[in-house]
Amino acid sequence: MGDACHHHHTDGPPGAAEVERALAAADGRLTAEGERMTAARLRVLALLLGAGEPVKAYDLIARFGEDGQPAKPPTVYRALEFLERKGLAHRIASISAYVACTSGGRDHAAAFLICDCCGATQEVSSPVAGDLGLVADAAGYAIERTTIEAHGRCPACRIAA
Amino acid sequence: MGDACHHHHTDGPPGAAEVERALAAADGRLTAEGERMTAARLRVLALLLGAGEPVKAYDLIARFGEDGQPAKPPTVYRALEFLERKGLAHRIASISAYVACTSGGRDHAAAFLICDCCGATQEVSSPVAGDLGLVADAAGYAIERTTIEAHGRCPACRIAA
DNA sequence: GGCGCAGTGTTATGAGATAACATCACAGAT
DNA sequence: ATCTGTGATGTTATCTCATAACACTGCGCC
Repeated sequence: MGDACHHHHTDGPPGAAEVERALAAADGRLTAEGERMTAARLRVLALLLGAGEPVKAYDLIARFGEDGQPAKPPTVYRALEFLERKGLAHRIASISAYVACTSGGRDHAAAFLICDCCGATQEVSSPVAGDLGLVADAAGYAIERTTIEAHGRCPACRIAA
Repeated sequence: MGDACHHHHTDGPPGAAEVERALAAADGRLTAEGERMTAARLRVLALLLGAGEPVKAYDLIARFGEDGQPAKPPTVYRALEFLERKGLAHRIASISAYVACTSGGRDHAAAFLICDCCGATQEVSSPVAGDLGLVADAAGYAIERTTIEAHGRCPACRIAA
């Protein structure tokens, strides 16, 4: 992802140090909660954090081995399921891709602004879920999870192109 | 879809007469707009309308022929793309399924309440898109389309179960 | 009647995700 | 220390979802 346009973008992926910090934080928190932050889970989270934008599952599979060896699909899908369950990652259904959570972790409803031009994706704390909840209540539905994704162009891609 | 639970639901799929009326209306409108409402497109729309709930693409493919002959995938995917472009159908990304539009047609942003128990799906006029638009504006994003889907339990499935 | 375009038919393949089952690692009980 | 259950992983195979590519057709238009 992130190669559809060729103009300049300022904000690249996070540096290695940031990724390390986030990994350590996630590891610490989950271990404290009694969860097992295994090698595969850490590796997938590291790949997501390092990318800083949505990544396709099969890209994760391809990049999984430090040495270039791909993983088997279930290895990565299981890790993704775990990370999503723990609020550390999200699936973006409209593009079948996965992204590290940037809103602190924990289980939560999220919404995304996705640039169709460069792939940049911003997680916004779901202001929307509130409204949607009201509509759902009125219709008698009991909502358990939401998928809220807006596609368009990020500031950089609006100016360029 | 729609067979996960076994308790009673009152609202079944629309009757044949309703489907016929909706088909005729869609045909008339698109023809008036200079579009070609071909046999394949009508057939797919008829299947969606008849189901009254989200249908998987390969279910449409399987049911395509009146005589039980399946269609080739591109036939159905092309029809779906056209119907979606014209606002007559929507793709539900979170479950990879398609549903006839129940809000009058035309191009529009939609939101959905989806029952994970029985598959019932309700299209609600997007109240949410407004909010999301505000957030997007603040972030500098120019939004072109949205995916808003809420999963949970419909009134009937809340009571039963 | 020849051009161009939108739509279709057909074959093949690419991309996304999971089922099923064997094995392994570890915490807690005895 | 060892047994034992549970959660995690390895591995193979398969299933579902979607599209690329190319030939052909019908039709309006000049």
